[in-house]
Amino acid sequence: MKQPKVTVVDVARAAGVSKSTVSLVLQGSSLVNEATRARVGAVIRELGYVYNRSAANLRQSKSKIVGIVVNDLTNSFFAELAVGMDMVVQSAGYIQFMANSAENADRQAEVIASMREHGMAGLILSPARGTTAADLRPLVDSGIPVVLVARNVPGLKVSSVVSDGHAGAAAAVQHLIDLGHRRIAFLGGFNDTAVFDERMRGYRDAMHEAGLNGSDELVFSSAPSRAGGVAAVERLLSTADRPTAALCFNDAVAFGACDGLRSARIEPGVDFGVIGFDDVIEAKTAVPALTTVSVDPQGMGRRAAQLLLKQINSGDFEHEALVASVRLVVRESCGAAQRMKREAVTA
Amino acid sequence: MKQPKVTVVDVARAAGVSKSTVSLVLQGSSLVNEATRARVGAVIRELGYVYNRSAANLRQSKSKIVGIVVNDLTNSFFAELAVGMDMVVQSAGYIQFMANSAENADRQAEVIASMREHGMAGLILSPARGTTAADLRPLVDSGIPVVLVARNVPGLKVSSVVSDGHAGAAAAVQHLIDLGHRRIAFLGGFNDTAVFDERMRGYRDAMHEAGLNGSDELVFSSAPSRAGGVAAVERLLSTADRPTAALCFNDAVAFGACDGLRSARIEPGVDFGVIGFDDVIEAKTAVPALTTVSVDPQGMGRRAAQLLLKQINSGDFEHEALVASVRLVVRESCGAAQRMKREAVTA
DNA sequence: CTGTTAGCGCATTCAC
DNA sequence: GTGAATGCGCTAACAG
Repeated sequence: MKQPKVTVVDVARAAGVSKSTVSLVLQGSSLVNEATRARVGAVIRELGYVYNRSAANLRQSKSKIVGIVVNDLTNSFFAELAVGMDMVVQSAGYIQFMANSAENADRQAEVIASMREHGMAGLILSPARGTTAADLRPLVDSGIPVVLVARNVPGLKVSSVVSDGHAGAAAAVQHLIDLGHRRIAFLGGFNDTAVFDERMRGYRDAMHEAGLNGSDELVFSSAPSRAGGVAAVERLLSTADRPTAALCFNDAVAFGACDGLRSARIEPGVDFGVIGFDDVIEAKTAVPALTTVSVDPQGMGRRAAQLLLKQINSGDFEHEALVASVRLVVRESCGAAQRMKREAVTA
Repeated sequence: MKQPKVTVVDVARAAGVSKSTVSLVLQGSSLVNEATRARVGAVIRELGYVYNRSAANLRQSKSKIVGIVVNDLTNSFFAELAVGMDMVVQSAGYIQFMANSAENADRQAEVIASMREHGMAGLILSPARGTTAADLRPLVDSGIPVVLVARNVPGLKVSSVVSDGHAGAAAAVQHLIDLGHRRIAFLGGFNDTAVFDERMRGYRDAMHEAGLNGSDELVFSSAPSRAGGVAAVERLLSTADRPTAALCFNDAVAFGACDGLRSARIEPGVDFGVIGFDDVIEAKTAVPALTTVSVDPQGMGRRAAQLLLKQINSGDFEHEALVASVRLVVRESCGAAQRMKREAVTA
């Protein structure tokens, strides 16, 4: 079963030419006679020759391999991101080492090191929580292009593609104001990340601009999870001057908030405005309960990959910071529960 | 910025030893003096030397690279699968080329070819729809171990890990029977796939065993999508002797069925039993509306990866067909809508 | 247009 | 214990 691997020499001998001629046809060079080209091609197919790209890479000391490391592939947002990258990487004739860091910075460091040893030409990284500039410094200093996506690493001068949290938060707040809300809270997330800061500033700025109060008493931080959302909304509900709407750090928090509201017999979207950033849960999972601030993750992935390939091919290391625009997705709200509520009221 | 790449020779020279000595310390050989080992280690760190694994692989004509090709990474099921594989591959000191075929057999062929040229040691494939045995034959004939996962390719003798659709369908039917249903339909899916056949047979066998009718009039096939589910359930509702429950080909169909039922003022899970296979939509997306037949996708991925690594390391090509067991997940059904309905009734 | 020669970075004999 | 030589499969100069 195990075929003795056939090399260029074998092909050359079988075709009655020399190695370099074979090499030339392999590269589609026009410096070779049409007849010989055809003969060599035939022999290649016949012998089942497979090109050894590692050897070629070694010789040329360059590769068409890129690394893609994602913090959490089980999160649909990042999976979509990866798929976007995959598309452009593949179309460009590159191939990717792809790995999941599972939010573990140590693991992330390991796979990046491994990819480097394998000769990757560039890296797209959606960094695990806790990634520091120092972690990446040796890599970027070695001259390998790196593009950060979705999250930034403070203090590291490399290109990045992130979504516009500030504008998104501001748009969300404006939407709630347009709906008539005046007392609007910010729910969930920890204030130790750049992402949180940015969204928070968007919230504050929009509140301020509308002449509304956006002070700390309206900020209920928590774990950026469903459970965190429940906890945060419970604290919110127990305050004196209760808000009538909330912008949630992400959709997981928003779902938690909805859970908490329902437990308190408050119907989210009807009795209380809820908007979440669309980070965690796939749009297509059809939970039409929420208005969300969304970015196109595949598009973001594609842009990141294009940026990396550009840098690889140009050897140019200008740091571009791309900002992916976001949009407010107002869904037919709350589905069955809300319909039934309305019917009950009108009946 | 671009460091002139440092090789073993540079290290050797700087440390005042020869290449082979450096090579030995890199492999952790005990044949080398403790003092020299330390000195070499220091120089390596100092010079920022990175091991060139491609060159080593070329020399030894073997690699610790595996290929992972998945039909649809945007589908959480397959993303989880990939994450499971990633875990064991990484832990074993391997690294993976990972690509998304997007259900496109041509693209799949391309990436597999590319991975082969890059010298992968084995392949885990969740095949795109329409993959034929002929597509994979050259690869398996070349002696590279291949493990199929989630879907099988008829006529190809390689190892595989698939979930137990027959047992799952039977368990689902039994559950519905226990709930008191007697007229149970099978909804969605096209009968041109092995997966459909298997689930269908599980359904039929269980119905038969219970002395119930499982004939063709109870089978409403459709696209395995949410829209397909709506269409199928509408046909179901227009039949004379209307079923009281349905087993759906997958969860997308099941959600569609729920949509259709609600449009007809029938509350799924309350007035009509619905069970779906858990193929498409992530459990954690928190749509607690359905009872589903589920498999642990990460576990499946891990087993597939373990199987592949075993074959790579043993050179053993016995074809193992692993069947991942499934379980019935009965969720607190239908959430808010259902609660409100109950309250309305009791009020 | 085609053949010859010489490495890419490393691991593996074999002498020393 | 360590060093010199050889080749993995391929490409890049040159010759012819």
